[in-house]
Amino acid sequence: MAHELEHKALAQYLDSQNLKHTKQRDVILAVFLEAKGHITGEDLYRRVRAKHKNIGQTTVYRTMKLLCDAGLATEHNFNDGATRYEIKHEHHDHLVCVRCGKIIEFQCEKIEEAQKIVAQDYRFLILRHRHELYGHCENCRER
Amino acid sequence: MAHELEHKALAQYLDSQNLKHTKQRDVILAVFLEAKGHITGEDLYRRVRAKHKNIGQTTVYRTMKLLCDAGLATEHNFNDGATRYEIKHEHHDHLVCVRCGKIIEFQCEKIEEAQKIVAQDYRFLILRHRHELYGHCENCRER
DNA sequence: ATAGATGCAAATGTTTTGCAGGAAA
DNA sequence: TTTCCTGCAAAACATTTGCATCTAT
Repeated sequence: MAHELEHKALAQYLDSQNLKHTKQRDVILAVFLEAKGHITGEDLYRRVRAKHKNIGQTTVYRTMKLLCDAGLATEHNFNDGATRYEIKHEHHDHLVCVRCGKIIEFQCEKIEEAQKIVAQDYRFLILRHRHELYGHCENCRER
Repeated sequence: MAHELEHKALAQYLDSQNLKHTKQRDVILAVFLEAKGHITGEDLYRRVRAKHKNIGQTTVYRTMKLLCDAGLATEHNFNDGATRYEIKHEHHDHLVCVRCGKIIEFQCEKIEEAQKIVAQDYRFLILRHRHELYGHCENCRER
């Protein structure tokens, strides 16, 4: 099975919370992992549906929430009216192309540092942040 | 009249676009300016309603869109399911307290610089950005 | 006179909830 | 056999749209 590690992680989480191991959860996790990233709830549902006609939208949303809790997924919102899910991995922010929709991840230590200083100045405790740069990607900027 | 400058700016914009000067638009602008900042569409509607029972929600939303186009307001979204409007002024980002809801504005030149460098690295043209730090404000962090 | 604005009600679109039936432990 | 899940339909919710009417120019 592909993505064995992730399926194992899910199983462990389910056990630890006394939740049940169902085939829907497996299927949704598999489809989510195949999609590779930044997929909307709707889109994910469509893909799940394509292979498993009897899985409901509700279950997709509930399962994605579960995967977030389990630390396998994270939620994002890029102002297009849909929640997107990505596979959880090291911290990063996003460049979002408003023409083609491409989403590029970036990391910038200078920004992280500067944020900490800002927070200190305001005696603010940062729990999370959201940082997105919207514009035209390399391919779209010439148009 | 309070906020004469802004009302004049609105009048100019309306003229320039061949749009009409209505009392609803004046009232909504006045209530928006009084509110001072980060007010949701819903809340704004409630406040407008309190004084002018015959102004519809639709008109409030349409007018806020207009004020954004006119450069008097800007839209923001802090992940609480509502669009907020603030009086347009110099560029800044936000600290959002997830306990009390307080919104603090900040400016950080280092972050702005670093963003430009990131964009260069990806040959990306930034049109706008969104940067929010979520956490506990000075008053709420002790709790 | 006429382009544009208004307000109601209904639609929108994504996500969530109630609930009765089903599956896992 | 009990606790948890599922899927459907309906609700939620902020915002937008259709449309007939009204108003500023």
